[in-house]
Amino acid sequence: MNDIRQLAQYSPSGIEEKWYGAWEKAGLFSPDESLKADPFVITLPPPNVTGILHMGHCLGNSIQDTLIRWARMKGHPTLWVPGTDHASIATEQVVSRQMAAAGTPKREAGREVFLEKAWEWKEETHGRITQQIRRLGCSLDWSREAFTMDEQRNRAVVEAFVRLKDAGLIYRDVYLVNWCPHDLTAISDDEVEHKEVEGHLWHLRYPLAEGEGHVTVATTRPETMFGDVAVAVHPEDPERKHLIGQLVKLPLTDRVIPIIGDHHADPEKGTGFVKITPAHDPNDFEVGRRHGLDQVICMTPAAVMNEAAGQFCGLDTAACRKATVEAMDQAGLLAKVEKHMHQVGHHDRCGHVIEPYLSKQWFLKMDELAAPAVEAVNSGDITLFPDRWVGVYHNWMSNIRDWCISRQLWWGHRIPVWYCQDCPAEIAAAETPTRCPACGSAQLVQDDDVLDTWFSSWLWTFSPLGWPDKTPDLATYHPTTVMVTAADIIFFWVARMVMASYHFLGEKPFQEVLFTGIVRDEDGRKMSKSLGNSPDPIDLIDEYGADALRCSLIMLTPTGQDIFFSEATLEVGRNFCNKIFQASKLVLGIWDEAGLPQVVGEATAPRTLDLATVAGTDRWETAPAASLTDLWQGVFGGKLPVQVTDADLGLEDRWILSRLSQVVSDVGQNMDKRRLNDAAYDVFNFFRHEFCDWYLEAIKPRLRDEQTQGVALAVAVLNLGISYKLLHPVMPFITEELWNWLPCTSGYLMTSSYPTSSGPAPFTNDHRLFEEVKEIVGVVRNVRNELAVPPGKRGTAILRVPDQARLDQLTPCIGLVALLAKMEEVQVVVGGADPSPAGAGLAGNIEIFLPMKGLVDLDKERARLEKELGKIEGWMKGCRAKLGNAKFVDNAPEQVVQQQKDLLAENEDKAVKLRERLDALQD
RNA sequence: GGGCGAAUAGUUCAGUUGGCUAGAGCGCCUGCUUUACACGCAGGAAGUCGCAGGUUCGAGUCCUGCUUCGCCCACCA
Repeated sequence: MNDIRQLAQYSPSGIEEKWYGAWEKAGLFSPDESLKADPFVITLPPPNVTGILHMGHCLGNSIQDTLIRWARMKGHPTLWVPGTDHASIATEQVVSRQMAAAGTPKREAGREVFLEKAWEWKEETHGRITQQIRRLGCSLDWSREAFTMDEQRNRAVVEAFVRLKDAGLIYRDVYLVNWCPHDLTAISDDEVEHKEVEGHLWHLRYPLAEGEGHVTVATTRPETMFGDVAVAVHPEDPERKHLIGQLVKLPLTDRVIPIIGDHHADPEKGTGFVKITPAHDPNDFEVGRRHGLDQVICMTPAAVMNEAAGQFCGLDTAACRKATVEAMDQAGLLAKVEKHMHQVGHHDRCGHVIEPYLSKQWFLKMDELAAPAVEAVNSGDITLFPDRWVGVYHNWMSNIRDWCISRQLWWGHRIPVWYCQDCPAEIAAAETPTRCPACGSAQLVQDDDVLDTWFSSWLWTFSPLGWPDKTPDLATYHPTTVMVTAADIIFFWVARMVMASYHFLGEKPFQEVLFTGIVRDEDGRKMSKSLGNSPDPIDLIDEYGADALRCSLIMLTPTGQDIFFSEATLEVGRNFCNKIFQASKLVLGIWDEAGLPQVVGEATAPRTLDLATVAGTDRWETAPAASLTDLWQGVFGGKLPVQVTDADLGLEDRWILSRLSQVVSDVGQNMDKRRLNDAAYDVFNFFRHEFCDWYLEAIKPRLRDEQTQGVALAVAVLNLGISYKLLHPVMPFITEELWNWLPCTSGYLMTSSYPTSSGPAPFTNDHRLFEEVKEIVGVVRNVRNELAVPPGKRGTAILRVPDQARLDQLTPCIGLVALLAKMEEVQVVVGGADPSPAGAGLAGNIEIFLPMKGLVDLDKERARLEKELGKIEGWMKGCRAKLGNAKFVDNAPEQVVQQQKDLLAENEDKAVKLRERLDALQD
């Protein structure tokens, strides 16, 4: 038999691929449209097709798949749409570099050849990236996969552009844009990254045209002086305003420029005189417009000086800067040089310094689009988790500026505008026009530029569903449910998606946004492809398994907090996988040995599973066998294949069933609150520290006894089954595999019910009693360990209780205590003599003695008891002070006061007993 | 210049409406190869909750100020 149960340790190899293929083949990734509940929809933030997945993607994708699988099991028609992004600049850079390396730079090869290469590259990397996503286990509906530049998405982009153009929201203007001299394209404000750099502030003298004297301007970029068209002073500057209207000679040129008055000049800053360079500085651009000044461009798009720079023509900006300063110095016009720290914009893609550059670009008017987007978040129509991002969102929206959407690139959506060569007409059209509508000319030339990548991304909640066509998908699955993304693209993307959806569809794009943290390396740096500090997820999956990776990421990542990733954290997930496997192996092995059936009937389990409804809360107490039978049927569909009577359910059975019910309820609440880490921890702790550590240990003797094994097995299998269900969204592969091994299961776990609990947990009293057993066992173990009793030495434990009622209650538990504490015998007594010499401890009001003639080191025991007593007395002092404070007693809620009183009484009792023990040891 | 986040055990982090005798994973110490698991089990040590004030019967939690680290936004005189 090819049975993974024969493995010594869990190994995911083979299992993960097997199930992914099976799920996909069975069509489980597509929404089940027969379900009546509201659809649950996510569009995957499309990874850049040029990239590979990094840990940030793994986190985001794990969170999304967890939500998706959870919703699917809960019975929602569930759709997660995959896709990739063409990543205009990033791809263009990669392909250009490859072509240059191959000896045919892109500009030599031309647009057609370049695009051919780019598509080839895209096909290649696309396969790699989707493979990575599959390995992670993401249950995406691949039949609906989209690419931002595929035919349908291209239609969406063109349609969006044309509609906005027709609505007058898109305009073309000569404007000072952020220009990358390296990539030779305009970029948007959001793509500029400000970095603090140490530069210089050069004080330059510009001689007055008439008479003696000069004005001194300060600049960080002396090379731009060849674009100067004026010098500004503040109009009310008492020391300098008299110069307004005079002319100065622009050094190193033969030009003469005026001194003008403008508020932009700050008398307190620099020298009080500002050189005005409208073509190369955003502020100066505004000043220039106000004063109707010329715009003198002194450099080329590649940041090389042009004819305006006279003798320096042909130098790049850095060389020109040096030469200009030297020339000014020689001319005696360099007044001063200061070191100067300042913020300089860099291109976030290539790192080159951005030049403000005057060029003709397409812009999108934003303020009109922003209004409904602001309102949606204000009104709570769209919620952001964590909500601190609301402020960031509004701040950006209220300072919004027009979006420069054209890029001087080739890889992207070509701007759907044609220029008539015979008249000034501009034609924006979804279909390539053949004739100019104004003059009838056939001489039409399409705009050379492409659109910003984000111009396709901002349509991403609806373009993958078929917009602009009125498709059934669009009608059924939009608005989407949740958008999961890192907060670093809140402006680039999230905010713009909200605008696009309201503008084009008149509805929100999603109900909520879940911002993930950023995954950082151990030095705190953001993991990214460019830094090369992210491990390849495939390597990690090969070594630890996708389940382990997902489990570790989800458990260790509180909503929206950045995480420091190190490989060691993956061991948590891997070890947990093994734990689940081992516990299952134990139970299933005994099930087999017992000869119990693997399959019972053909019954199919119901699609929903509410523990409180199926088994009842009160009925558990009065008719536990019936409840257990019904719960089995609710989980597995078929009939419980073991005989069970009410009396067969032991204390540990009732306790674990109570805990199970509580955990189901806790997990549900945490999932609802999007606290995925807490939800995962709930199941983790339950499974490892309650089910394995206590329940399985407690039932081991029953499992080996043919008379009693049936019910213990049934309860254990139920716990396994429900645990797999709770764990499946986080760890899909191992749970599906083990579900398949479980007796009596049919169908896929992935599309089985998700347990909920609409009522309180049953067995309140049994739960309390078992917790007491745990405490007693803990005390015995502690005493044994601290007194270094050899493990082989079993002996007797005496539990001294205050009255007959407690004796009656605890007597049935002595077997459990003996088993779990590894004692030979456990006795319960009321009063009676001190069994000294003995090690002793307290569990509530129960005194616990381990009589050990000659074995106990009296000094050690005394020290131990004194330490314990000291702790209790210290606490009681504080507690008495609190209760002695009238204000506390008067003001605090009665419940809190009572709780303090109870605790004090309990501890006082403990202290008395500890002192008695100490006295007894004096002899 | 404006804003946000973080600061809790050696370390990475939980701690949700103030009620805490502050928890977990990893690491550390002790013991255990107990026929599911050493990727394990049992036990243990370990914290002035960044600092200073304040509100409150009560503060890790709320308020004010400060320090350190990180991030975002902002027109490069």
